[in-house]
Amino acid sequence: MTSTSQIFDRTVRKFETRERLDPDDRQALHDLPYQLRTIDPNRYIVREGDRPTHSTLIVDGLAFRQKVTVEGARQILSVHIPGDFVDLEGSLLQNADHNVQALTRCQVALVPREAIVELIRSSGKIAHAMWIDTLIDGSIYREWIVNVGRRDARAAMCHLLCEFSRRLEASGMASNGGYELPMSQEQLGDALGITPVHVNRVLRDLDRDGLIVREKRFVRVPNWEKLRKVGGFNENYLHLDQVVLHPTQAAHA
Amino acid sequence: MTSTSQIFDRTVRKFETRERLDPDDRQALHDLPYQLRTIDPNRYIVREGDRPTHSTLIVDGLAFRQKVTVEGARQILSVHIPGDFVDLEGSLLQNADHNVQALTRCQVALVPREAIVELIRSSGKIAHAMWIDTLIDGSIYREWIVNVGRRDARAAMCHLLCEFSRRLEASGMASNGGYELPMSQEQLGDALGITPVHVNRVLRDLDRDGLIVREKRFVRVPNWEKLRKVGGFNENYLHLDQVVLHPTQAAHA
DNA sequence: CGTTAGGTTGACTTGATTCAACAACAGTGG
DNA sequence: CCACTGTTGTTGAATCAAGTCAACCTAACG
Repeated sequence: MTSTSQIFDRTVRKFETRERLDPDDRQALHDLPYQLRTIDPNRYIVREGDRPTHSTLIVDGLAFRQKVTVEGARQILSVHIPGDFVDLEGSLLQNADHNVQALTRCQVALVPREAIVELIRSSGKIAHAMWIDTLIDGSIYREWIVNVGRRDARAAMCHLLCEFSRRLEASGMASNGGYELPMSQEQLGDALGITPVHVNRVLRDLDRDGLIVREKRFVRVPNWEKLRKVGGFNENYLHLDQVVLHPTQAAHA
Repeated sequence: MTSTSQIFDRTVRKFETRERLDPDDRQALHDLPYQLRTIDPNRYIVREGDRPTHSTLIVDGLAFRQKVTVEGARQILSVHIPGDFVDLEGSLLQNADHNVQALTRCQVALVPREAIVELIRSSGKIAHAMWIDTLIDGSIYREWIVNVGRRDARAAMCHLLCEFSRRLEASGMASNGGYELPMSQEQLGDALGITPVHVNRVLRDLDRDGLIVREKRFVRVPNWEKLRKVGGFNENYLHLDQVVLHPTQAAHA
């Protein structure tokens, strides 16, 4: 136990699955300066157009990315869990091109932009692990394009429920008995590109057909295989098992 | 003129706008080993599940990413232009999670995976430039989620036409008089998540309303501002002006 | 010069939206 | 303690955007 806090533990553990870090790298992560902040549900963490002065790490709670059309329709783009930096883009690109909001009450660590930039400059391995993170984010975006573009509401909902189940499970936030889905039906609609009224009907039908069991916002999946099939869900795109060899090792593999 | 070929010129130029490269970096890019290949329209460049042995650089022509649902519906995820590596993911993640096909006849350079991995390992600046590329790809994916999720077919089509116009223009493949859109109506439908029949009707209406003028697949935009407005298009997400300072400079900025 | 891929249009159907009403529930303040 | 208020969830009826099916047209090409 060499570090002073557990704020970055989840992030370090995640990065370890991407790239074997040196002790120096781990220490550099743990030594990042930060400021803790608690953010209420729906409060903005990043706003479109911002030139952020810090990167935000989710320590506890969930957050989501969204974009609003000129007509005022909101589209949710992704959901993020503890250990995720939600605006690395902000440290590397010029301006935020979308918004990030807290989904549940969040505890976040604000890390100054310069500290992130310096960390990336000084450690190729951490930069590499972060890069892989953005590649996986990209992969999830691609699957969401398919979900809103080519699946009907019923299949898309099943797919979304499968994705949440697997991701929350993988990070220890869900048992196979089910999980707490902390989204309103309006938010679910914004994630799927449909109206909240239709979300309601789709959930009702899934419940009626025995694909899910709802208790408030807690979702149980009695038959995973059935849900998986209706949603056309294949978890490859989540790259949950992602382990990359060191470049030098990979070159010899 | 120190290099032996112009294969990597576009890529070098693109990376220069992301990160000021050293002469060594430029040379390392130009010295990459490669094999040229010509690929006919619709032929696969990458297949889902592949563990690719090389990365593919588009030298000439256009390519697109796509994914097919279990029901057999195809969703196009992005379109790529000369200078783009279309499967860097393949060198960094375990398996390809989607397909890449040639849109037009393509000339591509196949670069061995180990050469890419070694390049990334040896040059932090090139890795950084590539990372920024994947961040921009992510930004474009996000906008596509909005496009298929929250815009009706008419607006989505205008938005897509605006995106192509700006990207092709930025890479010198379109004048402001218009551009060649080398996609069938079926492919346009697959990009927007609608049927080819509906694409046809939407294009007919846009033409009738004077938003576009079609001559075969050549598209002229008589009134850019009108098209931009109907599509709700804001080019920020393309990050066309992306210029990032060196980390050390950025830290002092 | 027949074959094929892509484009076009009409008639009909359907999945999802809209609008509107109401129920359940939590938080707030008198 | 209950009335008031706002948010979320629920349902029915009417409407609409997009899909389906099917016919036909055109241009490219071996």
